[in-house]
Amino acid sequence: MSDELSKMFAALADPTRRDMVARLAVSDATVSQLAEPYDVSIQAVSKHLKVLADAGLVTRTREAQTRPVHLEAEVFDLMTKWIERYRRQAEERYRRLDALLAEMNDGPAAPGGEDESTTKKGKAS
Amino acid sequence: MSDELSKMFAALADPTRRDMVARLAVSDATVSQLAEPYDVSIQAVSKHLKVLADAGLVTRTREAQTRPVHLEAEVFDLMTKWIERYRRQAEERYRRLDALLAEMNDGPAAPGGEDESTTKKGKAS
DNA sequence: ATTTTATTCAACCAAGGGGTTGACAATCAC
DNA sequence: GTGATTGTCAACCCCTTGGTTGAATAAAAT
Repeated sequence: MSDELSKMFAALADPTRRDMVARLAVSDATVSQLAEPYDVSIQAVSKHLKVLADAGLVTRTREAQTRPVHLEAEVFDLMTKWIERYRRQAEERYRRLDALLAEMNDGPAAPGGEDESTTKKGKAS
Repeated sequence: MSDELSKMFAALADPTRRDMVARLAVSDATVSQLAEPYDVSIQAVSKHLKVLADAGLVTRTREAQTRPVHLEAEVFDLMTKWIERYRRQAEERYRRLDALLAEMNDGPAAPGGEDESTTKKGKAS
């Protein structure tokens, strides 16, 4: 599970951690500030923050005896880029299939040498 | 972990499942076709597909004795929307902090009652 | 120097995840 | 029907995870 993307997705798979991210988007916060709304120990919250930090989603600095947590908004792009890439790819494929079907309905003539992968199964990568 | 978003993120936290999604973006595929590149049993792949299906990321239909798997590209939006919302929110906050700092540099006049949380520290990457 | 505050570390536990193998179900091909 | 193909279900293992409590660290306050 060592790769960055896996760690990021895993980090956001937990509702408590997602809520923390949502709150950190508003402002930085210390561990105890973050822990306050949840009905778990401070240690549990600290663990959650470690997960987020290991995923690169937040950074923690020292300031007096408190540890302000900061959301690293930029790195979220890694996830959206990954998702968007394949979503778009799938939709493009769907769009072409649609066009092919429309063409078959309009004029069922000899369909030239269309993209074969859309007409049958097509091997995966 | 029952909510949709948690299931989706958890589903994509596994590299094998992400690879499956990547391949399904190219074309639908049966379970054994999907299993072929991986060095695990068909049952393990079937489990992975169940996770993806439970998350709503793929659908499975019956066709003869085979089970074609189809990527549901649209639902990916749920994740990107969530991510983008908080990323933008955090960046907006950062942008305003920047403006405030610039203003303080330009004219260190009476700083009114600004948002206290933004005056504390503020640190970039 | 001692105590208080804020946080992490360590050890533990119950639950869940990903892998396995073996048995079952459903459909096609004889 | 019988047999082969394709996939799921069930039981089990081991490892990770989210939670706990208790001890340790670090800086502030006294």
